[in-house]
Amino acid sequence: MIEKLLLKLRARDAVAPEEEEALLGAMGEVEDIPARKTVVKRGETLNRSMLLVEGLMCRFKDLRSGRRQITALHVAGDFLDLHGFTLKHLDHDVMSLAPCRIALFPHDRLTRITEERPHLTRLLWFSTNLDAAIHREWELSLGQRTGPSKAAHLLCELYTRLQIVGLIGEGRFDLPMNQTEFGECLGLTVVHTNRVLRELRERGLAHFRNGKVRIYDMERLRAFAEFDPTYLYLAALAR
Amino acid sequence: MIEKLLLKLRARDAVAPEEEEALLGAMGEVEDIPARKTVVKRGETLNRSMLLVEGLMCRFKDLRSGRRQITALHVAGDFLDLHGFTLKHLDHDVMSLAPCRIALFPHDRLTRITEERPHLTRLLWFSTNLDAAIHREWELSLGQRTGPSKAAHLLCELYTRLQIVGLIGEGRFDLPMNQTEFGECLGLTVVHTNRVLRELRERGLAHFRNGKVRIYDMERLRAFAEFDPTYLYLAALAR
DNA sequence: CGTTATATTGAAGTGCGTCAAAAAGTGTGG
DNA sequence: CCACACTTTTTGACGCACTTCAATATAACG
Repeated sequence: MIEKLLLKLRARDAVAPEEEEALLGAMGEVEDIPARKTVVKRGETLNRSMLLVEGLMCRFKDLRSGRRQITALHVAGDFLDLHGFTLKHLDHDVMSLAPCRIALFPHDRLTRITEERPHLTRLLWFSTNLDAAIHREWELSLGQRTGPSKAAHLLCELYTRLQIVGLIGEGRFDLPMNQTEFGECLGLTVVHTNRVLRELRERGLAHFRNGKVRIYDMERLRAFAEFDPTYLYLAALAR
Repeated sequence: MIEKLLLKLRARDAVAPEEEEALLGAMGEVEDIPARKTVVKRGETLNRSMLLVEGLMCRFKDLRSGRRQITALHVAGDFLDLHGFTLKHLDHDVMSLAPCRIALFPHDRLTRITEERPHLTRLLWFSTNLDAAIHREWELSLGQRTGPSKAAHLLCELYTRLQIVGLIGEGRFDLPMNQTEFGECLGLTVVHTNRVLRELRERGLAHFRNGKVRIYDMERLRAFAEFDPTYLYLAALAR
């Protein structure tokens, strides 16, 4: 159940067998969630955090105009709201994009980890700091990159993150969301997102449609996106 | 030296006297930094984190085109790179905007805190999670708000954050940066930033020039910006 | 095989960028 | 106290990336 979490953590630091045990011991119920279901609403009091075991989830904030910004995407092995452990409630919603499986980690058990396992605590803390690093890269994309470059960059990021947890095959991966949602990650409307994706396709870089991504030329895609995976803090920079 | 940090933390949770002592005990050297000096470069190995005691600092990332995104602003009482404690190096630069005073916290002393003081550890963890919450709000601004709305929102945020540490007087505060830098927070060029600020002025909302902000009408400014301070996680929602 | 979600295209409008220059403010040295 | 250099703010003209509105095509699904 926590294999992908361990793959993710071990791509950054050593996890001792007894820490692995402690994580397993902190895990509670497992739930299956249908696609497009909100699992946490902003402001609601939290007493557990969720690990995404399988599927794709997002976090988002919206304006009264109806415009919505997806602030984070989460793949298998990611905690969805570990930050909720110290924040106690969230400033955003958390929603599934595809059918998902999640595992719950009661906060009292996480508190015990902070009391008994300083190194594991720092690992979990690291994990929320990694989320923040990704937020910063998205700020850079949202504020400064052009449409095509943002889109290419996001595809590179997802490729790298999915590769760590073994979900990439032959330059392809599943991205079970539609172009509206993809655009909501990039701060673009669907119409423009569609045009931007067409450009990536016509340039022979990548293809995204119907929840499937096909990378045509990773080297050129990375160059085009100015993608530097340093911000993903991979200890052994696996490409 | 850590008074403003304590004001900031106590606006969110109780800090016991012995925790205050522990923080003081973890503090090392104090340094004065001139304006516009880079204090951490991306990638450099860190063995201490910095608390901003006085002044204004920013973190930023840039593209080869020269376009730069400021991903965070920091006021007195903020840690600048507490996330560097678990990340070991940063994905961005940290730079002073005005002359600043900083206090260094060696990482080995922070490690001891994680070994001996779980509640204080969670408070420090919270503090990095608060930074991430602000990143998310900036993602929303960068991706979805219009120029004038972004600018108004940032002024509201800074007003609130500065108020917590006692740096607001009579609807005015110092913001020692120029319009180029203000624009780099918003993903706008100087030229457009200037026009956006003119609009806020002409609407009778706020004025920013030469490092000084004057709020003309806070109620209307907040409404205009759709500013909801929930994301700043103030326990007792002080306005 | 119809129904609904998703992707795609066209045309027109606009917010913001770019380029260029002027105006205003700030600091320094004589 | 003024002259000069530099930084910061402001304005104008023009172009383009992205939005909006509207419609059509294509795929997914019971």
